[in-house]
Amino acid sequence: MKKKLSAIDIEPVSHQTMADIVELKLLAFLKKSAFKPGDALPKEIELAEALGVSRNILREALSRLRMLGMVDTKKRRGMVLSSPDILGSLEKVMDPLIIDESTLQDFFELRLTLEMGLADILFIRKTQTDIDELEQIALAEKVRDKNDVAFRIKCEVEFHGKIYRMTGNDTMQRFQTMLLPIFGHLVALEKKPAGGKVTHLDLVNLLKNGTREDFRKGMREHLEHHFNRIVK
Amino acid sequence: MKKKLSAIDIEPVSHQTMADIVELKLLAFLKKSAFKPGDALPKEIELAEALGVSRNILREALSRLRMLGMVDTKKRRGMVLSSPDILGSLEKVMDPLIIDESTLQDFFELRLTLEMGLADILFIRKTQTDIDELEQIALAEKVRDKNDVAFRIKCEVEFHGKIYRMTGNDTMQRFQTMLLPIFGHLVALEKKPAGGKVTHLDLVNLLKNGTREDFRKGMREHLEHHFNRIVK
DNA sequence: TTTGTAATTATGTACTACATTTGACCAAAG
DNA sequence: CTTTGGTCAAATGTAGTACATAATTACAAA
Repeated sequence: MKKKLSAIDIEPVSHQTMADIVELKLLAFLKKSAFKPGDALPKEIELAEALGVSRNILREALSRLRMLGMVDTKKRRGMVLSSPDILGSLEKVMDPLIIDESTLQDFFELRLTLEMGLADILFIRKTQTDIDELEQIALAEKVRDKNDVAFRIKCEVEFHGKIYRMTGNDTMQRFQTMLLPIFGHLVALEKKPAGGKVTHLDLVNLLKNGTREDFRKGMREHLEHHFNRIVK
Repeated sequence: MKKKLSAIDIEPVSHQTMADIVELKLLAFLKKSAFKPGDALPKEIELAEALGVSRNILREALSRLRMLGMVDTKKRRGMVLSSPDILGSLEKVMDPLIIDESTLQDFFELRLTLEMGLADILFIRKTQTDIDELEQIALAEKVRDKNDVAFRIKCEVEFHGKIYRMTGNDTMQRFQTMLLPIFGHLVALEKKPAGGKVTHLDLVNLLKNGTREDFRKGMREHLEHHFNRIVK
């Protein structure tokens, strides 16, 4: 019986634990009950009794929601609904080593897509100060050896990071920061530096003097070798 | 003392609970120990003892990791590291009602950015079948009353959803699905339909006969009224 | 009005006990 | 020798109790 029984196409029964169920019930309860951030929630014992589970189980579920930042518990005052830190949980699991290859590739493409779409917001929000700073970063790259891999990566991160910051969009920026390790992980597998024809300095000039579309085309060429990684 | 003491710019002490600490320690442990998905982890009692906390606390932390999909616990066999469902936790908290306005706006912009960046991958992966299907969706819009709001939204969702599917990128597609409620929430606040000059059908034609850049320009005009929402 | 103090109370943590599941081992049947 | 079946043991799942801790409230004192 060497062959794996991959032919058996039947999904296993769900092994939902009480904590899972309670978590879902709480989520549904919170969303349904039209609580606003700041509202006080029932206390643990009451919730546990209402749900018919032990306080332990309830606390496991609450612990999850607390991690998501959906609820905030304070001694004596009970729990309050709060605005979750959306990306917080994402950051925890964003480890290239434990994400499967397929998803890794997906995120790689996602970042490229973002990068190509940035031009619009960038041209709405760009300021002279930002452009000057970006230029400084681009200029700083030329002073050192091109073959210093660590330095090259550092420049890449700084430059593109600055671009994301220039959008004035905190969420986007955090998202990009999270994606960095993945990008690094995949790019590290490449043999050659293989920088595109359009350099960072070129991009700065396009940002200064060019149009939105000029900049975007430049970005596309800058990322050309990354796009070449994408298979049909 | 009516005035809020906003002048006191000192951050409150962190109220880390044991579960929080244990969670972080476990995350660090998992990432450091170079476990591969499928590897067996120490059992609860051992971990609890090693960490110097009760089994309760450990289980709260484990419960969180289980929710993130990082570990999978099986009776008798202990726990195994697994590939987390990255977007799973995001989906749980993606509720327009509990996300603060600022983040909501950020995600709105994020979606626009993605939409503008899609052209590249789209032109790499598009197939005739997909284009035909997209055209069907675009054509179906014309048969009904333009003033039927629900129908209009349904068309929007279907069309843009199809575009994301055409990228062949599951993660991107899920991401877009998550962003839908937010988009809907913000757009619902608008008074007028205010469709752009470029219709869905135009976009289909650009996808069929135009270049990557043609399509992108079309998309930009199609989204023009959304971009007008973005403030400097 | 502010400060100090005690009582109250809900959450935080620990521990025990038992149920449930399931892998491991072994025995019997083919 | 392989397969089937059953028992046992071990780890997780759940419940319950007890107490520590911290924060709100109330009240007294300066």
